[in-house]
Amino acid sequence: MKKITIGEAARKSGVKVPTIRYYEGIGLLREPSRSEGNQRSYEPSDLSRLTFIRHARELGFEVEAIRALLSLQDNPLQSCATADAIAKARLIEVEQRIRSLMALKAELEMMVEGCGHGRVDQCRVIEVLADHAECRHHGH
Amino acid sequence: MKKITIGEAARKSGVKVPTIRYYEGIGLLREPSRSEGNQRSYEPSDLSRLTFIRHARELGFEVEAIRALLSLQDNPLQSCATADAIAKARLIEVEQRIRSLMALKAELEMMVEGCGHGRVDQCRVIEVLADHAECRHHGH
DNA sequence: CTACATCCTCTAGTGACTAGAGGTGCAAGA
DNA sequence: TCTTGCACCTCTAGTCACTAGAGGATGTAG
Repeated sequence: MKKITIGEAARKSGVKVPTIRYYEGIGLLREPSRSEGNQRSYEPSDLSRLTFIRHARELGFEVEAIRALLSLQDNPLQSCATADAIAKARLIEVEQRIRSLMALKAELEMMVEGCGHGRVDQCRVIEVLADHAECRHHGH
Repeated sequence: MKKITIGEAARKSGVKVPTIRYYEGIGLLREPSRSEGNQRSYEPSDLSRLTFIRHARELGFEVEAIRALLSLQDNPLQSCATADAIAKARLIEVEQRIRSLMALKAELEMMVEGCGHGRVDQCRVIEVLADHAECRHHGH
């Protein structure tokens, strides 16, 4: 039960100090107890919650999704169907994003390949941007 | 040389009306002439500039990059090395983003597969988020 | 002439932080 | 004991690229 400062919590969780305070402000993290000098003092359980949040953010979950996942974690006896649904929705988003980025990559590659490093009026980069009809990928 | 209203410009370019005004505000688009009743009145050249901007935004270029690309388009005799560099930088960004999304997708798939739809305390989704060591993909 | 869509300006809100100002707490070295 | 200096505190405002809404003016079809 040894308490740690916000700076130490930041170092151990990988979440920056102002971000920790921000998470407290929006209610993702409980208000920690304070030292005599009014400084935040965290417990190990806060640390694992912060790590949970950081990991979920890295996976691209929005704060509201994380709020839902955390409330599930806080009530471990209920069904995990909600957690599953949140993760599945995120998976679909990621798959769509990958598809559109692949199309985009192809288009950018064409632009870059077509550029003969001459003058702008012969540049394929500018040309493709100016006239969408030049673009072979119409997925966007 | 027939003038069009902002609504028509929005319909033809695919850029929403408030967004057109926003682009004018940040200087991506010149201030158009006005009707007697103070309404914006656009020319075909504004329309192609808007299309250029929309296409570049769809390709994920930031406004500052678009500003640079537009200034190149306005001076077609200069070298297109800058345009090439901007497009290449964007291509590298996109490739990185795709790589990290692929890792993420794999991790989400594992989470979803591992979920036996039981109770939260046996749920792999929650477990993986809580303990990063559970995660087989450490690229993030 | 009257609806009604479209236009105008302006301010404020979005998400998820980040930066900075202006001040206090705390631990270590001289 | 003093002081240096880092870490901490609160609060406000800024980021990006828009989007929403208030409150009012203009333009057009019937």
